[in-house]
Amino acid sequence: MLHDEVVNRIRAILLDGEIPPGARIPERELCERLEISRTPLREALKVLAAEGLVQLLPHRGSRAAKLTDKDMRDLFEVCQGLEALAGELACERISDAEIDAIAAAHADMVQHYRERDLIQYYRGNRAIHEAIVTAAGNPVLAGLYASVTARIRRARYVTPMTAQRWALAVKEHEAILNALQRRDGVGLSHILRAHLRHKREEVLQAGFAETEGSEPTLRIA
Amino acid sequence: MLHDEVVNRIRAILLDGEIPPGARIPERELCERLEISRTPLREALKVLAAEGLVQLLPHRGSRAAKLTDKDMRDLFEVCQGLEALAGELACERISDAEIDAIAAAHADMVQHYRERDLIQYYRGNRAIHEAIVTAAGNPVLAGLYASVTARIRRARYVTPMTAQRWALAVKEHEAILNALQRRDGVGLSHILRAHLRHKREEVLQAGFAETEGSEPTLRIA
DNA sequence: AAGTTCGATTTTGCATTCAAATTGAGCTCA
DNA sequence: TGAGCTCAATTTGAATGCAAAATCGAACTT
Repeated sequence: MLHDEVVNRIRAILLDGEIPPGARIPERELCERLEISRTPLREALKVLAAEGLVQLLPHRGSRAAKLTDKDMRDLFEVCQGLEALAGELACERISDAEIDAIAAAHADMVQHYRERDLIQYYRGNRAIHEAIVTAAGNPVLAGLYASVTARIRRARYVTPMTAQRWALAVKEHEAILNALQRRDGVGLSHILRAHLRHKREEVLQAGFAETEGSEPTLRIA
Repeated sequence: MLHDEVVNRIRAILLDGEIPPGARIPERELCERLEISRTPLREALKVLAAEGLVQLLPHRGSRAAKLTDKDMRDLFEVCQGLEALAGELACERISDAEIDAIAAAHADMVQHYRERDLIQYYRGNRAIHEAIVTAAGNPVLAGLYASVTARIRRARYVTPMTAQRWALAVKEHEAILNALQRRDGVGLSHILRAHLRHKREEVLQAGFAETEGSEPTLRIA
């Protein structure tokens, strides 16, 4: 198995919450499961620690990182900045075909909203945000975005929404699509910021921070 | 020696250009120099590869990463976004004492400008940009900023400037300080963006990308 | 003389091994 | 009873060993 693949498998295990935030990462067990020895496993853990997904405690092993309220706020704040930038750049560079694809994804997502299928809604939602970042045509930006969103994925895409908030989110997404179609970079960046600010408020209000004893049990499907 | 320390030492070696972009990283030699074995060295190299400073070639070892023109453009673009965000946040959160400290650093830098001491000027310049990011009070942002700026440090702080461009940069820095003192977040973010855009143009014009010349690219028949 | 092929050498990537640190069970003693 | 101590067992972090891959160079072919 390739190094990057090891990193990705462990990342997936952490993002799925299979090893919940704060839990010790059982080296031996993971080694057996991935059929590798401790050396490449530990290399992967150091990489994930640098990414912020794993916390290394000297001589005490590694744990799945826990996010405090402050961490969550900081991450959302940066995510806002990155998406706003991506939106602006995307408007300069996106092709008509890409816009059409996003419009289709949007229609799809709205359909899931009508059916009140939250899981599928979130899946489509995420695809749209990622498509915008991709359309920005900046791999460095895409990389940082991936790393930041990975850390807040569970909070962002698992938090349940009130009917009201959900309706607002859909409205915002219509504005997002509209701005993209008009290639209004400044407008898009503002909408994206507001959209994420609302999401952040939602998440923090839901008390999704991962520091207190009981853990949220919802999983990404 | 602690893991992070190993990473930092190697990072410093790369940033100093002691191992120039594109050059092979001699494992054995570095091991002897740092007085560690290959295991912790290789862990550090994987981390630096994830950061983008090192390029890993399967079964062919690691090289100091080279930046293409496109990489440089992308990195500056993201840096603009991060600094703009930092500027906005800093204006909301910065204390009077922090502003005073930056004002002092600014005066210092201007003095170096008057003396045409480019090295000291750049040192002060960097301190100011970093102080603004710190004042944003967002460690996640600070971390990403550090990682992005590390990769363009040599280009950003080594490129020689024409008298004209230097004068413009100083003018821009006056505007930066002014916006900070007025706590004009939006204004500051615009100035920072323009400032970095100019720097990027300068760097790209100077042909600072690290791809041409020394190293032939691999060709596969 | 240029290019190709084959084999020795070096280097890489991973498994294993080993010392040091931590944990935890059992014991002592107030 | 329970707080503190002791020492074995586990776990971590790093060095070493080993197989596979790549590189280098000499011999060979054309």
